[in-house]
This record gives sequence, C-alpha cells and structure tokens, in this order.
Amino acid sequence: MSKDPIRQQLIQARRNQILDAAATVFAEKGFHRASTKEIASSAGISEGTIYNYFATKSDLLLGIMTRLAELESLDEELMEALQGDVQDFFVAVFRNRVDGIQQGQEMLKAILPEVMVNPDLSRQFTQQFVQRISTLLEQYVQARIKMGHIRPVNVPLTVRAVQGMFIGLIVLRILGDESLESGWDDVPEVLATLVFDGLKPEKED
Amino acid sequence: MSKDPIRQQLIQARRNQILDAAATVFAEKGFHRASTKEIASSAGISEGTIYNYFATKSDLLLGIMTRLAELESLDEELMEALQGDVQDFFVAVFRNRVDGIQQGQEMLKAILPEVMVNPDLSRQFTQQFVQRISTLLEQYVQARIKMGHIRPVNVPLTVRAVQGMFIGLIVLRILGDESLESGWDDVPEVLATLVFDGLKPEKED
Amino acid sequence: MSKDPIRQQLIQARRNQILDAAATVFAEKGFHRASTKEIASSAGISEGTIYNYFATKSDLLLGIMTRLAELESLDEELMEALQGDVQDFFVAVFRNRVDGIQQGQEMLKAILPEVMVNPDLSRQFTQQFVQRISTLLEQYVQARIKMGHIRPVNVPLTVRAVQGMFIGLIVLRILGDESLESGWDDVPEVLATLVFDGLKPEKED
Amino acid sequence: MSKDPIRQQLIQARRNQILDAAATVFAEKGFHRASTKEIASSAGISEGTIYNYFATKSDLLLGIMTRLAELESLDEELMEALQGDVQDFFVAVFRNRVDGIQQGQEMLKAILPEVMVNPDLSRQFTQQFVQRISTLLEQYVQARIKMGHIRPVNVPLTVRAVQGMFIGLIVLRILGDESLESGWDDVPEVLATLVFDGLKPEKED
DNA sequence: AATGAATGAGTCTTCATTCAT
DNA sequence: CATGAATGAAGACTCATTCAT
Repeated sequence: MSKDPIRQQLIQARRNQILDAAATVFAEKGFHRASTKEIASSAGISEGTIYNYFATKSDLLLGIMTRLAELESLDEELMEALQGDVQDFFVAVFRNRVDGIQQGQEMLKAILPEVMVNPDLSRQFTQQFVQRISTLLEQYVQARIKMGHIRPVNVPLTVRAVQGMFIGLIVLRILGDESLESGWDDVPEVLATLVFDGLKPEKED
Repeated sequence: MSKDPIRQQLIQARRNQILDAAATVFAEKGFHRASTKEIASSAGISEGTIYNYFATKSDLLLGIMTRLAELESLDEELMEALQGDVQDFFVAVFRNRVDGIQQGQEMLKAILPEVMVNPDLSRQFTQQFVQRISTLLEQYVQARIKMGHIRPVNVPLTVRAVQGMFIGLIVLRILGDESLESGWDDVPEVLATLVFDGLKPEKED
Repeated sequence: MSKDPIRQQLIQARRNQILDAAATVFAEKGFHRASTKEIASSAGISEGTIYNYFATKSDLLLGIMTRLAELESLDEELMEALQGDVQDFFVAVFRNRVDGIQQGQEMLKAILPEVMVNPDLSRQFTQQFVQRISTLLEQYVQARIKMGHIRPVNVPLTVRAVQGMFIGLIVLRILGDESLESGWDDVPEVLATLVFDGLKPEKED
Repeated sequence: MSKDPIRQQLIQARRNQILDAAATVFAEKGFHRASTKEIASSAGISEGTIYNYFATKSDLLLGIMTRLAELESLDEELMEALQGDVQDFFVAVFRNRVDGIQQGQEMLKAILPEVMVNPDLSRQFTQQFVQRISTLLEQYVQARIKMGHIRPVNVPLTVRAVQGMFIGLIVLRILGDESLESGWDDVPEVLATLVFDGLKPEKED
C-alpha cells in the first residue's frame, strides 16, 4: 500500500522481462506460431504471470512497439544536424536509422508481419513510426527547397520514397539478403549519395 | 476418355478459383487468421475440395506466389528499354513495377507477412522476385557505369536500395498511407528523378 | 437383360478383384488406416466402382470373411481321418489347420483385429469359424472318450483350448514371433504330440 | 514450494484416471472409433486436459500397456512354484495367468487389436509380455527335460503353443464364447491336465 | 458399369485465457 | 503476486460416401 515507487519499478522490470522474451520468440517464429507457453518459459516465469502484466497476447505486441518507439531517440541526435549541410544531414539521418534498425531489427521482425495484417497495430505503428518521421522530413525538405539547397520535388512522395527505402531494406534483411548482410555498414553513405547526388554522372567540362 | 485436355483445364480453373479466394481472405485477415473454412465458403466450395487441389494450407500461399511470379512480365516490356536513355529506363522500370504492384498488391499483402516469418517461403520469394530483378539491375547498372552513363557507385547496395524502395512503398501502402494512396500515379516519375538526379539542386551559373 | 450367367461371372470376378485388394491393404495397414482410395488404386479401379459392388467399407470385411469361410475345406479332407487312429486324426487336423492358416493368414490379419472390436463381425466370425469346428471337435472327442480312446476330460473347455491354441499361434505369428516363423512346418506334429501325449515322461519300467 | 512429491502424486492420479477411461472406451469401441472427446467425457475432464498428460492418442495405448506390464506380477508368486512338482507348476502358471487375464482382459481388449496392426506397439508388446514369459518357460522346460520330469520336446514351439493357448483363449473370450465365460474357473486345471497328461488314456494293465 | 470430383461430418490437436491454490 | 492445471473453442485435415457425367 505504501511502496508505490518501488512497486512501480518492479512492475516495469517484470514487464520488460516479459517483452524481451516475447520479442525474441516472436522474431523467431512469428506472432501466431509463438505460444504463450514458450514466451513464459523463455522469460523464466509461468504462463499465468504474463496475464498479470498484459491482458492479452496481442498486448505483448503493442508493448514491444511502444518500447521500440521510446527507444527511438531520433530527435535528440538529429536536431543539431538539421542546421548543417544537407548531404551531411542525410548521412546523419541514414546512419541514425541504420543503427537504430540494427538494434531494433529483431523487434521489427517480431511485429512488422503482424502489423501489416492487423488494422489496430497498423494505425499505431503508422502514427508512432512513420508519421513522426515523415512530418519531420517533410518540413525539413520543404524548408531546404525554399533555401535552394534541394531541388523542387514532390515533397510527400519523395519523403515516402526515402522512408520506404528503409522499411524495404529491413524487409530485405529479414528475408536474408546477403549483399545487405555483408555491406550493411556502408549503407548510410551509399544511400545518402544516392538520394542526394543521384545516379547521374557529374557533368563537368 | 476424351477428357485429358479438358480435365486439365477444369483442374486449372478450380485451382485458380481457390487461389483467388485464398488471396482475398489472406489479404483481409492474414494467413493464420484465415481459416480453410472461410476460404472454402469464399470460393463457393466445400472445405474438402480445397484439399483435392492443394495438400496443405501453406501450399495455397505457394500457389499464390507462383501465380504472381508468372504474372510478372517484367522482362518483355523492359528488354527494349534496356537500350535507350538511362532516365527513360528508370521511368520504364518504375512504371512497370508500380503497375505490377497495383495488380498484385492484394496478393502481396496476402503473402508478404507470412513470407517474412517462414524460412521456406522466404527462400522461394527471394529467388522468384528479388534475385531475378536484382541480377538484371546489377548487370544494367554495371554496364552503364562503364559507359559513363551512371556514376560509379556500390552496385549491389544501390540496387538493393532501389528494390527496397519498392518493397517499402508497398508496405507503406498496405499500412494505409494516404499520401501514397492519392499520389500513386506520380510515383514512377518522382522515383526516377530522385534516383537519377538526386535531391541536389542543379548547379547552374 | 439376357446375359444373366455371364454377367454373374463378371460381377463375381470384379468382386474378387476388389476383395483381394482390400485384404492386402487391410493386412498392411489395418482396417481403419486403409482408405477406400488406396484400396481402389490397389485394385486398379476407381473409388466409385467399389460402391457398385459393396455398400460400405465394412462390407469389404464381411466379404473377405465369407470368402475365407468358403475357402475352408476342413470337412472333405478330414472326414476320412475321423475314423482312423486318434493321434493320426490330430496330426491331420493340425496339419489341415496349419496349412489353411498359411493361406489365410494375411486375411486373418486383415480381419481379426476389427472382428475383435465389432460385435456384428464378432458374431459372424464366431459362427463361421469357431463354432463350426468346435461342434465337430466336441462330437469327436465325446465319441472317442466313450470308446476309451481319449481320457475323460471337460470336453468344451478342452476343445476351446485346442482352438485357442491355433488362434493364439496366428496372433503370435502376426506379432512377428521368430521361433514360429522358422519352425512353422514342425508345428502340426509338435501340437499333436503335446495334446495327445502331454509333457509327462513315458512311464516305462 | 512444498509440492514436488504431492504434485507427482496428483499427476500420477490424473494419468491413471485418464488411462482408465481410455481403456474402457478403447475396449468398447476399439482404438480408432474411440474419440478423444469421448475419452475425456468418460474421464470427467475436458479434451484439452488429456493432452496435458499424454502427447498423442497413441500414447494412451502405450500408457495402458505399460501399466498392464507393471501390474503383471508373474514372477514373485511363481518363482517358488519353480521348484516343486511339474504338474503343480503348470497349474500355478495357468492359474496365475488366468487370474491376471481376468483383471487385464478389458485392457487387453483395448490394446490387442491395435497392437496387431501397429508395428511399434507390436514390438513393445512382444517384448513386455510374450518374450519375458517365453524365456522363463523355455528355461524351465529345458531344465525339467534334463531332470527327466518332462519328455524331450521341441522346446520353443511347445512353449509358443502354451502361450498361444492363453492368447487364443483371451481372444475367444473377447469374441464372446459362452463355454469359456461359464467355465472360466475350471480353465487352469483343464489346461494343466491337457498339457501335462495329454488326451491319451492312461495305459494300465 | 465406371468414373472421380465434391462433399462435410468428424478427428486429433493446439493454445490463449482463467482461476483456485 | 506467482503458479500451472484445466478449459474448450477453433483449426487443419481426412475420408467414406454420393452422384452427375
């Protein structure tokens, strides 16, 4: 009755312990093939305990997603890059994303397939991940176009293309693409150059 | 006695009827939440009949994938574009892909989530869809670099980035992105310009 | 309309063809694990045809049993032995049974397990196989006791014991007993001696 | 925390409760016609609970067999009879078997038909029931022959004949033979006399 | 008479969820 | 709070049987 703060911490710890186990098992077998029994034993607890912390198996996915969103510290690191050179900004964005993905890939593998199929998760995922970033990027691109640092382009579609590139690369990694596996560290620069310079050869004379 | 050819046709028709229904239901509810009973009733047949044409529920996914691959006529239309201007080629590729996706999106929504989670399907999907195109593109880009029509770049990663862009855009559409929904027709040009010209402003003086 | 006799023969031939296939498949997999589809293909006909000759799958078992009973020619050969020496009679009985079993073992394997579990078949089997012989034997033993050729014994139980010995030996063979497999030809004499002379050593002085 | 031993007992009790129900239903309808649903309701539990204690329906048969084997206390009681008079030994063996059968008949009815058809069970059954006893009997008969208490005979076949007699009598009882039903109590003596003395009349002069 | 596609009831088995201890 | 036994609804798949051709 009196230990509110400590209790809260314990609860959080237990929730995280469960979510870690769930993410691992989901990533390994997919949402549906993962049984609560396996999640429980992977977390070293009993099945019943899961239901003391989460109302339903689906809530585990929600929990994973929420934690993933909190883990996303896009803003802090990037806000400063907003001011500098455009190409540097893109490298920074891409590197930030690529690193984040590195971390969160297992979780993404755990949730993405189910997100694509479950409207509730769909909406939440879009809001927490896609829109937050697309808004930021759209504003950035818009501003830089005005400043003449970026060519005039269809801003929403261009931003979607860039975001899509990430999501697609994650999917390709999940599918086991070997070129990506081996060259993952070079991805940020390659993408930044591709997006900023394009494939067109330098016109010099 | 006279039915071999006719029978074959009937069998194909029935198979397609079943796969159509399966694709619809899978797209709607995902692979696991789709019950064979629902697929059957959506196809207007009985559950048992499904199993006269497919050994397992998973084979329905495989069948959908195979049919999708056959539907892919990438080659014919594009082979001619291989010769022309680079930017035109990209527009052609993108338009071809975007159109194909338009058609196959429902099927992709049906299979992609499960593909990401099932190693067998993963392999097959990669072979039938990803690798066929990546090989083609890598060769093209390589050749054009030699000809000076494309800047020297990390070919495999660049090609993955372009492919990833498509897959990612499909995923975003599946997630219900509205900018993509409304602007879908402009996607090919936007992508082609992005990839070929980059975001860098024209340097003119 | 006019070909009654020929038609009858064709029907009999087809029925036998089906029963042969059924007996084979039943013996191999047991009644329940044998599917009508497999029986049909093993007979080289279609599933539907089976049902032109037999109303139900169970009727195949009945058909096999009936045919087996007809095949039993116990009487003819043995009737003559009825008159001779007792020990010779037993050898004759046993040899007759052992030979019959040799032939019919596959069919017995096909039907016995199901017979034990299905009351209808049980009754029919008992009547056709067990009782016909037990009656014969009981009369014989009874008569010979009166003649002083056989010790006074509990006739019904003794006859059951002898019959049981056969059934049990078949079961043991079906279970794969190797001693029986290899020594099968000696069984008639061993049994006759056992039953007639017993294990008690000859009292001689 | 204190429940390991108690829990083990509860588990055993539940397992036995399930096996009892399964044996009853198997004996009544045979293995295949018995549904897990019926077994469950006959045990007064839910279908799912069965699978908390047995992995598959077949394991129920195995469980029944194992329990039956444990129930077999052949050895203890008989070991003493090994020393005494031969005819007494046979009476003891037969009585022991007949009593055991009385108890286990329902279980035998449950498993025997399926055992005859399933190679895995076949092997296990042979090892647990047939071979253990045949080995014992062969050694006994062999020894007694040397001592002159038993006539020289083909030991393996003779032993099989005796064992077969039992199995066959069980089968006949399962088939509903009435002479056996009513005279069951006399069976041991009749068998012992038959096997030891034979049918041959005493030669006296 | 023969076919074999269609049927759909029935089966075993899984698993998220509950609740008494 | 933790446990894990019990639940029972739901699902994929099988197969004897029917019937239009």
